[in-house]
Amino acid sequence: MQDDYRENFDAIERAWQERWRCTRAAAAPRIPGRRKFYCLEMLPYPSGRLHMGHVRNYSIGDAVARFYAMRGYDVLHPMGWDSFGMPAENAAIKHGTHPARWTNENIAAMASQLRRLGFAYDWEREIAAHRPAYYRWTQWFFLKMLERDLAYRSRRLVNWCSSCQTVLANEQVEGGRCWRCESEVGRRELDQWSLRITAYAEELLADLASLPGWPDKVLAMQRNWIGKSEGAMVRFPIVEAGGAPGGEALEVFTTRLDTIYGCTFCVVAPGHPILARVEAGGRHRARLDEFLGRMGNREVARPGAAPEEKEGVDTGIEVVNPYSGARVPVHVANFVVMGYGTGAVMAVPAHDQRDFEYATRYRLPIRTVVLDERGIPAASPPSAMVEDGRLTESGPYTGKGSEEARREMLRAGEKAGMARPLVQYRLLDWGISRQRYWGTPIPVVYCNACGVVPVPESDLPVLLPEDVALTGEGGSPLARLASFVETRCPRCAGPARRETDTMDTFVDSSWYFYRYCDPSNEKAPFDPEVVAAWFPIDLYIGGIEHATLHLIYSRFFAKVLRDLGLLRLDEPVRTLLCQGMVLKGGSAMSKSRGNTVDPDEMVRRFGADTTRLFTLFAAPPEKDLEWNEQGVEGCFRFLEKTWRLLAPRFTTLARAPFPAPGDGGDDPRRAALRRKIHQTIDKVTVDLEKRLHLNTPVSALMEMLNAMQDFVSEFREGDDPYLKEAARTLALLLQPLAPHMSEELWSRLGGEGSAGRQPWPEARPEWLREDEVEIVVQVNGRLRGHLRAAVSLTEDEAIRRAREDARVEAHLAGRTIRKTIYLPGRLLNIVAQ
RNA sequence: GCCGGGGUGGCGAAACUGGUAGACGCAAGGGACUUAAAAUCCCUUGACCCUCUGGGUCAUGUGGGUUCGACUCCCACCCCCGGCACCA
Repeated sequence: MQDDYRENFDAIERAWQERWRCTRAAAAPRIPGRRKFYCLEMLPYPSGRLHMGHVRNYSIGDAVARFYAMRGYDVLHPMGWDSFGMPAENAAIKHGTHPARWTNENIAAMASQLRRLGFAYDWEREIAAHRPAYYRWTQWFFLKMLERDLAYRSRRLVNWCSSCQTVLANEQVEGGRCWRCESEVGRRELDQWSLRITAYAEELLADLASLPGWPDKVLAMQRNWIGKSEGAMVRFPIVEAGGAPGGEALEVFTTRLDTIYGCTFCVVAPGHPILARVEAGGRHRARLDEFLGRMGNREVARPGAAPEEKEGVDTGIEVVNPYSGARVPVHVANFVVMGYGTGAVMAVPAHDQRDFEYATRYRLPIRTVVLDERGIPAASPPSAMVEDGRLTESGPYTGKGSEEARREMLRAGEKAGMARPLVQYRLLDWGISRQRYWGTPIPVVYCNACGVVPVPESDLPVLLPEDVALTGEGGSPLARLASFVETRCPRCAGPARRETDTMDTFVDSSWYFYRYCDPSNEKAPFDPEVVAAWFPIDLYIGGIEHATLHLIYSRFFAKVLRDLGLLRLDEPVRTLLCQGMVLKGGSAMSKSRGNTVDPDEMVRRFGADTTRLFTLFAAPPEKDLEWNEQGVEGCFRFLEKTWRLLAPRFTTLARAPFPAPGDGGDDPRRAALRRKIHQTIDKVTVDLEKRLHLNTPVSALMEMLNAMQDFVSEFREGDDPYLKEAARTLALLLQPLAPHMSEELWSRLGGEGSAGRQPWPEARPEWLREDEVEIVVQVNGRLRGHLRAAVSLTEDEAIRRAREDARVEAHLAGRTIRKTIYLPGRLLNIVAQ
């Protein structure tokens, strides 16, 4: 049965996918002068199977890409693979396969799933991070950064995930846990490579203002993450054994220099170098050691740890407040972290909540130095007075406002050499060394004679060796491979050792979208001219989880590439769309929860069009989407109804002529149908182009189909051309949302070529305009009646007509009309009292 | 605590620059077709009330305000979700 969609959808979809595969154009270059649209979805990690989150992400992107193609844009819509990373290595350890094999098989499987969903990607531009032709350039960028001192090696305290056996960047620690495996993250001191993202901190922050197309949420998260604070670095000279201040000082960072006269002690983090001064065997030493011992491993900063009760001990060290001259004790306590500022703070209990709590607990003096605007000391347990105000008991600054005092105190402090202005960021440099195998090798060697030597560009790529033993025992697998490690120094030809750490995979994904523009360039990562023609990315779609990961790294890379002369813009992404999660039973789909829905099964039961349609229809893109199988059936029914209505008429409609543009106006049914067609075109176009709403276009098409059904239910001689016009329009409007149905309808209705290559239909103003409209009649703003009239109806005439309505008149009874508000063609409001 | 986003029927949602609140879909109820079921088609469906082929009142988290008119703008508050967090 040809008119049974249920029997036919699979064959229809497969046939079109086959045709798309054969007819796909060779990687199209930009045509100068034409408008371009770069539509990009975040590239997936090749885990082996698509999940519904992918399907949703790509359905949104594909709809937009197909729409812009029909609107006459040159569209770039590529796909690739973020194919380095730990899961491949873990799978290899577990199953005894090689990560490369596992990865390549997964890519093949997922690519075929993507094809079965009918996504229109330009596969000739496909890239994969693990292919040498790609990671060669990842290494090249690293060398360029090394040249510019944007990559450096240092011994630093790093986040260590013992389960993943590797270092994590700060961005990869979430609430003290590993972003991938959720195990608790420890700290280790290691030599590792970092990228100097902090060199761009100010610009990364400032340029957020130039991204109106980004969600406020992401802008806020990045602003937060960069965490700029302006303040002062102040030197507190250390009192030496003899009792006089010596040359050495404790440096503290403060944003509240105005409160410094209220500093009654200082606090350093456990692990602060000043603690070495506490004499062995002294009474302070014993208590200090007891305290540090109790802190256990946590003698160093733990980003993301939950606040706990303030606890600390007096170190016996004293420092001098350079402003007031007061001698204050130095404590070590658990609420100061080593990873921010200098790991030391001046404590002003009257005006800082943490200091207040600590001082209260240990009965340390609390000195009020800022009064509120009424001149009242406002610190009262359990809270410190943390607002700005007017200074008191602050020597020459008494009586000044906080703001002014900060300025003047800083100026004076600078002159005296005891303070200097400092802008502090929360953002830290990006540690990229990973002690794992399946990643881009870091292209440097260590020579006994020459030290750290970059691998010459001409020797790139440093190939990742294949014959490696993956045991999962820890330590970098490459380090155990002599044939890789042992090499010659490129500078002196003497014996040297290769770096055996690999790069964080976020390095790979920080520049991939440029490579799509010029995917097979062997001389450079890309031709700047070609990239300039396609950039910026017009729409970038992905999950919010990358707000302070990929999306901040990519912005950093863009700025570096710009400074290398490869890029002509400051920001790579114009509009960012963060799609919501796909939920089932109220929570995110996950294997561990057992609430996943398999895309393949959906495609088998309902087809790609239905699966895609549902992910677009069920919720606006940025909201979470609750998977609802009955909703899926609803979308299937829509396609089924479309098919049932048109399939029996394919031959007739294919042969029928189109109505002339002005025809049908004299027949209310035909006029209504044509009006609906053009209103639908208008609605779908505006929603796709201006609002990026994808649920309402689906509704609009459902409404249009309902109108077509009504039209057919009273079908008359000579109606064919009108139905044909509606059906052909429906076929085209469906292209972004349900492309297979779109193509099938188009060809069965006698359309030439592919529906996807047709120009997008245009709403004709003469059919959008309704000659006779319904005008709402209100009395005192409340709906009391309607009248059908021409748009040109005058206000007086409208009032006269409205008052013919008994209902309106009843509400006016006994009242005087004060005024009327008339919106021609819309509404009449009679205000009466 | 700070920052961001939200609170609309039984549910997912819609309402463009303030102008008919609830489009579209799901679910539910009733009916037609059928021996029956499925499928399909038609009707009803925010709540309450009345003198019930009609009409009224209330209703978009709560309380105020602006306006002829407020889901939409302003003020205050409550709740939910997300992010950050001893950041000095």
